[in-house]
Amino acid sequence: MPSPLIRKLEQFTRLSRDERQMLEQASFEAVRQMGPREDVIREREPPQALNLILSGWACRYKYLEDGRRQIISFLIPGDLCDNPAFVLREMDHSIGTLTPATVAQIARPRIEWAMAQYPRLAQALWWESLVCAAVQREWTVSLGQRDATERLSHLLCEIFLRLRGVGLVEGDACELPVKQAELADALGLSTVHVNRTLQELRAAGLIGLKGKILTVPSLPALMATAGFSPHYLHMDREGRHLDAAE
Amino acid sequence: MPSPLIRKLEQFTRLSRDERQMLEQASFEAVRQMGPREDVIREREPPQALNLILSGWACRYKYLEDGRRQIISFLIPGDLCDNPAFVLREMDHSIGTLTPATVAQIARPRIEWAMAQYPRLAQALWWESLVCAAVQREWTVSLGQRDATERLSHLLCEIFLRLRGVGLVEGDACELPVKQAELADALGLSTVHVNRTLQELRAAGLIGLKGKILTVPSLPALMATAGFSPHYLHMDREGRHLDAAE
DNA sequence: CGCCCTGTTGAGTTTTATCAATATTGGTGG
DNA sequence: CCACCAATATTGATAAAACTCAACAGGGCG
Repeated sequence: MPSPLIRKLEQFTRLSRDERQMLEQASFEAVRQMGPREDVIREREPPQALNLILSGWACRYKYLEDGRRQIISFLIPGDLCDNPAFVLREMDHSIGTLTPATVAQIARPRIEWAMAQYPRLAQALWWESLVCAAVQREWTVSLGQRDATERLSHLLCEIFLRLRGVGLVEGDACELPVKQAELADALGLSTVHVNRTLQELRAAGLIGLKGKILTVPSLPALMATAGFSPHYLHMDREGRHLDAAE
Repeated sequence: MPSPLIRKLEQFTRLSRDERQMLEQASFEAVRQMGPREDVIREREPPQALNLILSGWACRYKYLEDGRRQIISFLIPGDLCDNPAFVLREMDHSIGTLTPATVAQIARPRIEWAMAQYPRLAQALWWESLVCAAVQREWTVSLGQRDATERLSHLLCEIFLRLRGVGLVEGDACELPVKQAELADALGLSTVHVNRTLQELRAAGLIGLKGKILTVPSLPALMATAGFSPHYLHMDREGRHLDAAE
């Protein structure tokens, strides 16, 4: 199976064989096998290589002095961890795994070379960082305006679509290997409240959640209760005018 | 006085005379004078040129179906509006002025040319978009974890520092030409609660607010109550190794 | 078998929102 | 310069959403 990064970038534009091959190769050179709850990189450290999630889940997060934690975003296969890497000298947040994960480290010069060599690829990577920013803005909207039910269902819609984008949805089901406490830290809610809100969504038949498997019988219905509008994900091949011929 | 964009970028790296001149010129070619509460660009529109705030305040925002509004970020002089411009085909949020403002429109080819011509400038612009993303992450933390008092004082710290970065702070005072309702939309609080929280900060001697002038008698004190740590703003010249010689 | 981690439930509390009324302010025209 | 108006800020009272605390259940694993 292809690197999930390729699947992801091809939501923007079709890559050439060379570009795909280049990414494949980069994804296999320096792979870290990580356990759950390990840090990929920590706040205040200088970013070294570019980290790419190949399998498993991770998250960006930040602790406050007194131990409160906010999960800033979820990282799933195909996601790049530290686009800041090239310009900023130190991380302003940490990245940690949530599950066992395999993480590829792509050396800096390699990326620089690839971006110079393949302009289409450079555009695609730029797209990915802009989408990442768009997702962050949407989280701002959720945390600022949406109530617990909307917030949770909105997050589930987003996750479902993002997983589908890299081929990790089967039928109406996907993995959701995340504890309620972690959802709570992402949503700015207490675990108790997340628990009750999940039950509410289940009772309404909007989701199923058994083991670590999330099922969404009707995505439109879930999107409706979330007030979810997918266009911030920019998944509709906005770079199709750049498509490779092959 | 120099374009605020130059001041801003020089928090990252010192630009050459050519680069500065280029930016100055670009800032003066197509200038829009806008009134308060006008849209610079609207959600779902294709971004055309790159908009740069020369004076006045604006914000990114998004409405939900039922009229709730979240202000996603504040834009002050020196801020670029639509870094997405180059790659994304449509805006996923709107940008509107809060006060009368002058906005420069920089044509796309011009930017592309400048970034190819001046690598240092390209790095600086990249830095600015990464800082923008870092600020968005910090808003996520605020909205998710901080209570009303922390949230408000954190925002005021951020605004104060950003304004200082472009030379818009005099002594311990700066302009804050923003209505309480707008603060509320940014902080995810009701206007009533913003009002009471402001009073609390005033009563504690942490801020003064008269007319549209904010005074911060002791920035460290305000930062302490906010739990504010400035390093996410990356203002400490992280690109100094790129400094122009002149 | 027992333990720890995660999820679930109930009760009471806190924060923040809502509603409605009143005060203040800045701007405008006379 | 004053009177008036609309927009903004302030206040009080009540309600809702979400939190905290504490206890208990279930499941996986040594």
